[in-house]
Amino acid sequence: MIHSKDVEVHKNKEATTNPQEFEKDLIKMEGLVLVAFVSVEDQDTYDTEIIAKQGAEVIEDAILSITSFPDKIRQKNEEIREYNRKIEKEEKKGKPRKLKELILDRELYRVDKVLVYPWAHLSKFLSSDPRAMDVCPRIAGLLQEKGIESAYSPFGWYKSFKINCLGHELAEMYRDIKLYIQPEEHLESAKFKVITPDGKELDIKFDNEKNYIRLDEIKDLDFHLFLESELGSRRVDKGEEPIHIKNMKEFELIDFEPNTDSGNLRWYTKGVIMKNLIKRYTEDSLIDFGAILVDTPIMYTVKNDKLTAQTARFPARTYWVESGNDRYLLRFAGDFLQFDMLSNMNLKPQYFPLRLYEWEQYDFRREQEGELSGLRRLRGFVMPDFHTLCKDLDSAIVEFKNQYKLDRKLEEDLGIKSNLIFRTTQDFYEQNKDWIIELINSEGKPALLELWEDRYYYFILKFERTVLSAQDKSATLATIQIDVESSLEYIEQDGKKRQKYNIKFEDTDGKVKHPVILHNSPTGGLERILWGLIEIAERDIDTCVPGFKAWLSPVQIRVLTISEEQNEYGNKIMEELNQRGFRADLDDRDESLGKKIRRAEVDWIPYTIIVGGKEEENETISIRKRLIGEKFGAKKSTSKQINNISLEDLIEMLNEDTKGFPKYKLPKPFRKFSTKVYFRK
RNA sequence: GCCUCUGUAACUCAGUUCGUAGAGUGACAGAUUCGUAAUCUGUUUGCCGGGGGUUCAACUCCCCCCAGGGGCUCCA
Repeated sequence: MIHSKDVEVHKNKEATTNPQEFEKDLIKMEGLVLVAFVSVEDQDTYDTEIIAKQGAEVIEDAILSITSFPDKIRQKNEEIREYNRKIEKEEKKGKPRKLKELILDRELYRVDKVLVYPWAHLSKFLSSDPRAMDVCPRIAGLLQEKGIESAYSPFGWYKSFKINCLGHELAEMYRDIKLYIQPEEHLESAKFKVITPDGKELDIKFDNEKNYIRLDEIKDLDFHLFLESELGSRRVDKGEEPIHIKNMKEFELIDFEPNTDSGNLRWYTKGVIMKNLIKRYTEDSLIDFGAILVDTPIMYTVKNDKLTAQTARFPARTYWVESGNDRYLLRFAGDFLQFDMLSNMNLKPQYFPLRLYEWEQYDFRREQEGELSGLRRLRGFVMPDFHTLCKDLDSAIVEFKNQYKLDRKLEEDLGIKSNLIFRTTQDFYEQNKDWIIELINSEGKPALLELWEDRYYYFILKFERTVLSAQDKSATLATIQIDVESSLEYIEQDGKKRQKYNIKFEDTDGKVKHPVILHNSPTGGLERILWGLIEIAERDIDTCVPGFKAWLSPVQIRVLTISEEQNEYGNKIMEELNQRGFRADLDDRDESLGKKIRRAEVDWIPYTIIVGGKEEENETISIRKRLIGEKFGAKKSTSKQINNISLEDLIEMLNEDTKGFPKYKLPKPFRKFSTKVYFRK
């Protein structure tokens, strides 16, 4: 945008085969004119009405910035005077700041008129759609409606023009406007209840400051803390760093990466081991459950209207990639390409329920800076994503119940303890409360229920499993949604048809139907699983032994020698364990046993093997089995001692402990302390 | 995006009212050859996040930037 004194545009000759009809040969505007040069990009022609509205709003904002600028400077100067006064009185150190001055007379910070001028050269990603030429007239029209005198210059012509840039602080401005399809607004009319395991509904009430008032019927403090976190009750700001950040660094699992955008992390070897174990385990479980597997690209075009209808809902949170003369967006979920793929398939009735699984490495969401937090909220993350096409709502409910059990099993196996939330409409709850209560009952603890008057989202039911952190912060891991919208050809929104994916099949009765889709992130985001595991362990650190389950621990067994004389024997045992598919390392440092044991403790090693002279002589080992998740013993002991057993006995114990879970090798440099690679130390 | 706190040795952190830095851990060396949560002694290490400014003098005061945390908002 250029703020100009007077503007003149002469129409010369057609520049395109079908230029915009425009009778006048000369546009002459006198006074203080804001000239907005406009490029219409690839995605914008999805809906020229929306993009024109956004454009007009941005121009209005610009006008406001210009007109309010002298006032802003005046305010700023008051602050500076105050600051300087403090320095004079020696209340503050430093040197006085200079007052700001307006470049031009304040009368000139005014916009009388607007000229909207199509200017292709602002973008590499121009729209080739003929509708692009509607945008400038629409913007001018919208501004005119708001009482701002506006004109537009014709599209598709060679033109000569004269502008006279005023040259003040805001005389030149640039704005990038991304198409934004706003979700329909809805009133905050949700009601919250707690459902007890025996099916009693307790209404949640709030005080004047919107804080949740604790229910007398609930005795469990952790459940209150969960409700307080979920319901946004104001808590005392502890201002503490989340505990898992220390762990993720000290264990050398994951770390911040300063050489990229915030929220995109670096994984170290042990973190990669855990990542791959969780990946393999989830994948195995999903295959057993009946899923098929796909992998879809992480970036895609914005020129597909069907995708744009969904992706343009979060333009501010999208990463853009440019390549050649095109731009692409980095996916923030896998749904789009999966659904597009499903819409192109010849779906047959016998396929249902059709279960499709993708390990999304990575998804990208450009969250606002203040929202990022350790492993809990990231900009680049890994998410297992599972979608199921069901013939109809009834079969979707049957499938939901099965997947509910699946998710619960996965969490148990990982070692996650969670709280439950069901979010749905009042009607849906009334018609389905029996089985929902049955599920809550099977957990033996209460659940939070949110009820809406109408359905505002694509799902009619959203189920979440949330974890409470050491600092009483609740976050969702697994979630299942019943989506009754995405498979349709289109929906009505604000009186407009909005495209959906049009996923359909011809049923045995000959009718074309759209399936109901379950969205399920069976474990939740991978980083968040690690967040949960560490936070859960740290939450109970005063009463319970912290640790990861044996199958998931980066190092499952540590061999300790009492003196260097046993290093050879210890090494043999360590090698044997690795060959048998377990992750074992050897602490062969010349240190006291006490020190080695302490190290194994702080490393949360599930099995610590001790070999001394006695063991070597008898060809046996002694074991400290860490009682992960159990209450501390006497004198805060963390383990159970098993003396003088054979290596085969240990392997049997390990097989029992990790039965049904995937195996993953420990890279060789990590197997001996004397040659161990550290990333941070 | 807004508000706010933090950044000091490889790691964790201390550093008063400006006067060019200290502890523990680690690493290294020596002693010890050890039986279930830290053996003893010694040595080692610094662009005090980066840039600019104020000052005779800046880790310390001011401004900008970078990175991390917390809060608001947000959470497909």
